[in-house]
Amino acid sequence: MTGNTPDGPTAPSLDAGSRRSSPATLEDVARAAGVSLATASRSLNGSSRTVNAAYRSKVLDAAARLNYSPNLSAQAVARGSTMTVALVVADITDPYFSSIAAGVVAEADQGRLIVTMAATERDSERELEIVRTLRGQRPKVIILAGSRREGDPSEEALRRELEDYERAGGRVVLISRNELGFRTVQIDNASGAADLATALVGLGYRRFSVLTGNRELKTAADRLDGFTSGLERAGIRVEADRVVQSAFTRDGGYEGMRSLIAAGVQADEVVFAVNDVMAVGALSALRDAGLTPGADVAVAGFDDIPTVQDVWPTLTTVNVPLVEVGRAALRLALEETDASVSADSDASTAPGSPVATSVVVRDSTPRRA
Amino acid sequence: MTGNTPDGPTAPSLDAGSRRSSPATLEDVARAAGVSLATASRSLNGSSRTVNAAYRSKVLDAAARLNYSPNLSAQAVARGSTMTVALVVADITDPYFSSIAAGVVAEADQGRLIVTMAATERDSERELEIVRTLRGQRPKVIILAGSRREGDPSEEALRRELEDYERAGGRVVLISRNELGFRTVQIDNASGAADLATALVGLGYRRFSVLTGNRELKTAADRLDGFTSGLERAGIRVEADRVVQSAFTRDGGYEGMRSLIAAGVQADEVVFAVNDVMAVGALSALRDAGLTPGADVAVAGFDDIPTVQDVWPTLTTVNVPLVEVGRAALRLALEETDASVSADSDASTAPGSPVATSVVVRDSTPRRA
DNA sequence: CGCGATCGAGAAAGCGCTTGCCGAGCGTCC
DNA sequence: GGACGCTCGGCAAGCGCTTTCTCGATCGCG
Repeated sequence: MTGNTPDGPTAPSLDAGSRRSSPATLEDVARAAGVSLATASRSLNGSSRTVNAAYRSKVLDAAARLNYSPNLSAQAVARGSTMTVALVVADITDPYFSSIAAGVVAEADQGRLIVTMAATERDSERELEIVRTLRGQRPKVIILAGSRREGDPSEEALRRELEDYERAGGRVVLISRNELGFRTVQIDNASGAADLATALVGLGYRRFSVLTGNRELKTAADRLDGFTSGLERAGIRVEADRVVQSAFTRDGGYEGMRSLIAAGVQADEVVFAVNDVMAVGALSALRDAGLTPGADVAVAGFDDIPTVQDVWPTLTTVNVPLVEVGRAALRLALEETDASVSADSDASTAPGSPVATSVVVRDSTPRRA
Repeated sequence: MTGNTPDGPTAPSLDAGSRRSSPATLEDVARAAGVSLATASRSLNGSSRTVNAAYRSKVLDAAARLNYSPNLSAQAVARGSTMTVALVVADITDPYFSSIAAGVVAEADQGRLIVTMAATERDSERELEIVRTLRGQRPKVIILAGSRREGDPSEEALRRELEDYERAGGRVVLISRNELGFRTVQIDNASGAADLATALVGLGYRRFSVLTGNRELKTAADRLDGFTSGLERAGIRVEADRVVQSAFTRDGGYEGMRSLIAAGVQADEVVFAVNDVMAVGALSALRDAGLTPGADVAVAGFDDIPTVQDVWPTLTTVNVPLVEVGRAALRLALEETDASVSADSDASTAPGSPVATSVVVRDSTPRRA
């Protein structure tokens, strides 16, 4: 760049004049404080060794005066590890994921961690590619929030990639379902759905349809299975042609509901959509077909995303504490890395036990007379 | 030339055996390919200089074999600049922000950029603090998506911080409103609101109330001003006591609507909430009060977030292409940095002109007889 | 009062990568 | 056929930081 610059006596950088700009470096601080680089570094971060109070405050003063802020990349290189948490979601605009993201971000900045986001757009090839490029970041943690599909050909490659990553010292955390053999914030999809089934039977419903977003999606499958087995306990079976597959999205719910309507719906029936965004789409499909959700056909969802309290009728669903799930994911990742805070982990976030879900009955499933 | 293998005899890294873990470095690749570090670096990234095809492919092979992935932190240190885009939002769960975030993320990974997220929780102190800690990341771009308040005491500090950042080579982009003198993806809040007012008058409404989330919020103020001046063009004034302030959130909308109801609402009235989440809250407040939105009181919002198509009645609002706004923000930031792609920027994202908004009339504002 | 133990500042060696510069090899031009 | 470029590897000097190690100074203790 500027050549050799013996720097001391000549100080060539000053004559350049007014436009100097780059942020202060640790060396600037050390020089300004009249101490060595090592002492400056230790005063500002170095935990393992103490620094004489007088020196320390000289350094702190100088740092404040120069508005010094350590270059995180350089720290990462020197330390061999970053403060980055990588969050991989399917779709940021989906409230399910944005709630989780909010939790991760909230937890992260209590630990001075940086969170980076990437979106798979529900494409497992893209997910794999994202995880691959993530390696370059050398994140401390990778959190995978989306569910994977049954029999996905790239799953094995993903697992290997993640195993390599953990072998290099990283931590992987999965959300919802342990599909790959890593730490997981489990959401009890099956028993949540079973509880919902029980509650609906209790409300007097006897006919059931299911909007299952892509049955191959393991989360969707768990919810469907839980739901049907909950019904079985009451001696009720869901007819195969009343289980319709569609995309795991709002539009998927809309389309699925349309085909259900086309096949004929009954007034004593409840349609269970395996997630809330689909349920919300289903409500709209009903209305667009001239039906009144709740009265003509009951609807229930899963997740309890914020918006379901503002649709009409308000949606019966299974609450999942999504923001808390996001926080728990990060805590779980850091658990043994930090070697602290391990004692006070409350039951709801304990490594093994799944996050508790609870049925919330609202207006979309009125009690049958 | 492959015969000599100068490193053969010593090769100390191999005997370590099974537990080796850290990712391959460029040096590993260079050694495996039998070339120098420089050549390896240039083959894998170095743009300015060409590398003999034979060498190049040896390097590429070795890199693939070792599953090499360049350490981004080290690159950042060596190059003096990162590939990071920092996005600062008020609240990730708010669809307004998550839509913008989705746009930023989508645009980012077309440019191999990494996006990091932080949430201010609508607290300007926190915002300032976030921007300060962001400096450590040395991001290439900082995108500020939230609006600021009139007369905020920390605004000046924020501006200085951002100016320092730009002086150091960064790029700041604001969204919605140029409150601080940086590049901005402007959203035409005032004229969008004015158009909405005109449309509502056209539908036969003559009485208006406004739910303004914290009047000090400049975006809220612009929308209010635009709305009232649109009405003035039709010779209509909004009575001062029909403008209620509350939080810029769903709950704020709910509370605001409650107080409007308490003061008495009329059937020929439309309540304009300055954003959609507030409007959605208002709808719920109406229903909880036993009123039927649309029929008893009309409601309109602003932003056209996805959910407003699924509430009932569907919400009349002003469309803002939020995802596109996010993309445009990043493009705008990179514009002169990249020194390319500058020609084909379509009109909607041209630096100066605000993003186009358009009124969308739905069921929440039926035509008055 | 002397000697080992302790403390803590500073020099310096990295961390993984980029890039300015040198110089070997080769083509080209008159 | 000789001088003059060019092209392109490789050396080595960084980038901003951490951390080991060295070593002088200080302290405690008998």
